[in-house]
Amino acid sequence: MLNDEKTVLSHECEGCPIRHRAVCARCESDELERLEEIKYYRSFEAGQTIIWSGDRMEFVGSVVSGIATLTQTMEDGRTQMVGLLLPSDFVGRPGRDGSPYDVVATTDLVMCCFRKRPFEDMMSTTPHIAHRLLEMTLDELDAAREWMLVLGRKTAREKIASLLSIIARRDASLNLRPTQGALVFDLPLTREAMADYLGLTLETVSRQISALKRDGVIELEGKRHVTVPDFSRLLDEAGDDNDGGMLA
Amino acid sequence: MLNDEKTVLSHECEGCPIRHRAVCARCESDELERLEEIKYYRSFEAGQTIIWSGDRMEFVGSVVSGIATLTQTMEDGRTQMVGLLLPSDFVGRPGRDGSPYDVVATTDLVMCCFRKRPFEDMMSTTPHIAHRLLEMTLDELDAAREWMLVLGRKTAREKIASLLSIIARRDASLNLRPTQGALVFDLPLTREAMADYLGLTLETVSRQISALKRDGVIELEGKRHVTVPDFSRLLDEAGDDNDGGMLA
DNA sequence: CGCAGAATTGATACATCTCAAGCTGGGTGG
DNA sequence: CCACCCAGCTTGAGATGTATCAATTCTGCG
Repeated sequence: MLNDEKTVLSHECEGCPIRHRAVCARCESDELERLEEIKYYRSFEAGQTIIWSGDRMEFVGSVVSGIATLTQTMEDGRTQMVGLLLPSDFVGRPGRDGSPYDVVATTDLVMCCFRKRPFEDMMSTTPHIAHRLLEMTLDELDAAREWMLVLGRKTAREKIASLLSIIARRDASLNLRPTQGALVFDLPLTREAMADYLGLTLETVSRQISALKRDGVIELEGKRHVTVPDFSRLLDEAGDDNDGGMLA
Repeated sequence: MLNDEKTVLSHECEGCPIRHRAVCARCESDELERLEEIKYYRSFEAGQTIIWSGDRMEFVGSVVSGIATLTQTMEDGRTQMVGLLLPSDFVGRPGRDGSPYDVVATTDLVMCCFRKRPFEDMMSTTPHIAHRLLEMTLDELDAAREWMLVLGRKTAREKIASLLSIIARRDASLNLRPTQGALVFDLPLTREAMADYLGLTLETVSRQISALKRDGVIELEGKRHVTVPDFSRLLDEAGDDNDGGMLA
């Protein structure tokens, strides 16, 4: 599996854009120093597979910039996205060798990698890391369960609205813009990837996006640039409780 | 919220049926002693709600016997089950006050509860507990993602077969019977609960179970007692990779 | 015995899928 | 510079799986 990714020289953890959200968020400076010894950066190009399902993983790490997806595929080709990895999200599972999913970069992407074995050793001696990882895993579990409601019970239109509102919210939270009034963001996914996330076909995704545009819930400039004039309207369409929830 | 559950006197942890699988699995005997100081048992009757969505939780704990479900409900009544809790599974989220889901006992059930605050204190001082909880949470995350594939991409027939194979597997693993040849177990869920788990209607569940019976994939005695003459046939119907996987 | 909750079965409606045709925009090579 | 090409996307028409509505049939239990 020779990839053509470039290996980048180490940067300092101070000043890292995900310093306060990633698995290292709670670390003290001496702990950061130990982490810096076992970390390295790797870049991936859009479309490149970071880890193949079933493959042995020699590292774990955090997404620094860019977006990746976790997908599961059945023998006959049906695929389901089971996770969307944004900057600060953690990749890999300490204590297990293989990944059960494909991890694919959907945009150009930079990861902060830790060699697996040393990281596992650090986890058992550094409660700050283990604790933060537990917290992040619990959050992911909540998100996965939230998504089960979307997949199991929502209509195609509600599914699209749900996905848009999640992307809008995470984008706003990352860039520290308020989740209120008009929102603008770029879709990081193709129609097909959206379909794989939502358990739909790409045609249905396309039709529902057109319908939301026609109904004035969203505005499109090109295929990817989205404006949401009224976020609470979008939440309504998603069928979510809309008790004025701002970003988490 | 006065429930009519009975509070049962403390038992010893040694000899506990879930001793080796629950959150306390890795504890040494001195750690168990500390746990015994903050633990108590509670019984719930079939149908009783253990925790209401949004309610403050004053405890966390483990299912000792019986079965519970985690469900999410939309305003208009659509509901989706997002978790099935079997003996040894953990209930509650350290570090968060409210539950995002309803937790409901579907059979008579006994829980080993820990007062929340003391448990959280113990977690930060007892790496064995925190580590085991992380491990269990990662397993649940994998299970939730597996389920996303079922909800998003499988047909009704495949969904039923998937649910049956999961119940059969967990039942066999709990009772240490081999996952091979004929399997016999009782369905712990009503048709409606199965529908809520699978993102179907109860009528569709009923029809597909009848179809599987007609095709000889399963045999039924009454509504709940299931015999699976050939487990690998069932896995086939579920659309899973059937590379001879035994129980985990 | 007869009732009530759970399950089955039937007929029809409808949301989404499937198959197919055409559109769009950005990159490339003649 | 234009024509072409191609991946990504849109739109249409018809097929199909599951939901919906409605009527029975089970099953356990007071």
